[in-house]
Amino acid sequence: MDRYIKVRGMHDILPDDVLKWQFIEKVLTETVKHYGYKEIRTPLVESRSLFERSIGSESDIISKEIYAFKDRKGRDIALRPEGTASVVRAFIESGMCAEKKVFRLYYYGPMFRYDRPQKGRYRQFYQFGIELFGSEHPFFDGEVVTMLHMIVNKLKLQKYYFLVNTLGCLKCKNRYSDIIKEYLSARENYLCDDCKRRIITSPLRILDCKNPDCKQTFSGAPVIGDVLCNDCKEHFKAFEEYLKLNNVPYKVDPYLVRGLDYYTRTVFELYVGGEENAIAAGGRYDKLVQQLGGPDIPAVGFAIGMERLISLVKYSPSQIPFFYLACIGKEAKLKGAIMINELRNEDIAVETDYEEESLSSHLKMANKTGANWCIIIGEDEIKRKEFIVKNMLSGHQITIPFNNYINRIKELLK
RNA sequence: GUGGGUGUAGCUCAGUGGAUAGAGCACUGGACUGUGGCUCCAGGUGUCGGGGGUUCAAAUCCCCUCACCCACCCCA
Repeated sequence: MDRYIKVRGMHDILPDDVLKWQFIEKVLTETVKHYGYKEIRTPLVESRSLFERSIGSESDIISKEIYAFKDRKGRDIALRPEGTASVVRAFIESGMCAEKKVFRLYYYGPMFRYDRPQKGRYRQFYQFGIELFGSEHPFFDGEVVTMLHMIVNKLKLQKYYFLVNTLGCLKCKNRYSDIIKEYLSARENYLCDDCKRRIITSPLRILDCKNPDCKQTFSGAPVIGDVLCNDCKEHFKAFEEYLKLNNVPYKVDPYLVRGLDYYTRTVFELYVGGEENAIAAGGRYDKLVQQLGGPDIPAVGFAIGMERLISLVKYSPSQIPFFYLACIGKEAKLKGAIMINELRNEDIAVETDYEEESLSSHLKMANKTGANWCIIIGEDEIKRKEFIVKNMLSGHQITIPFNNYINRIKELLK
């Protein structure tokens, strides 16, 4: 019989690791709740076209990495490769978008991309993200980055910084895109094959290319800052001001563009500990709600890659103190069957093993499970109407009478 | 999609053509039938990833294949 192994790109989170995940999840959710964010839960499955329209059909995420298939009725559906599209869809569909106010939403869950797995990258991976709808004020851009900054501080991460840039509003972005297209068309022969194709499909992405020849080629090209309208310039300036006021460490990278088509104006990425990969990234998407059939509502958000974040966080798990119940003999086992549930009913953690027969093997088991105390009940104890509690660390033992024993046990926990 | 590395016991890994394939940890039993950890003794640890080939002889060399890891692309 062949053993089953996990499907490529999938991973288990085993019990010891779950404690770390839960710790980080708690830091994340509690932080964003203090900023006024409320959780939204959307399906893992959406219409394929939702992602095509939001992220962009030409993007790598859609063209190469989407988990898409037809269901039994022939509908084109896809596993979500990111969270924003679904949240925007729900924001519109639920009617939340009708109310004129700022909405702050957060989400958490698995995303799917058909990538080649490697360090910090999985086909099913977890993202924690936030979206803020209803204002294009640049201080909101600053606020979400500052919140991210607070999160990395709370998790005690070292050596981190933000890369920020602006792509301009839709007009500026398109104008700049045309300028780049024109500039690079004349120099097409110096570009890599991918970038030659991108001249037509997504010229801005060429700025992000790591190929040295491409870098050299566009190094003389105009930067976005040169062609922005006044509003966009002011927007970015105010955003930077907000970051400075809150001591957020950042660098402007005029070549920072994002792999998703929907971004406008502010974009940013968070790098930690000299890692190559960003652990969080986001930006503003002022026209996405409208593009997906909703009203003209601006928004800004980010997503954190959980696996990448978790690999950088130091955490030493602490277990709640608990008892191991050792019952020897039939009488004792019956007494123990009552006591163990009386204790658990008082929220006192107790483990036992019904199979073990000798005191020696019970104590071995208590030791193995890491119990703080072992409660010992044998025939002698039944006769004397009292039982033994052994401290597993010191070896010290005390006896406690069966009547009103709960309070004595509780004293040990203090 | 491209390139590189690695697959041997439950886990971490030795073993580069030669005998019945090894170590540590873990596991099971015993020394120790009412006191765990420590020590000592004994014991399974096995399709050497799978298939084919070369050879008197293959974990070892060759080919194919699969899986995992790393890097590129891209992304979080």
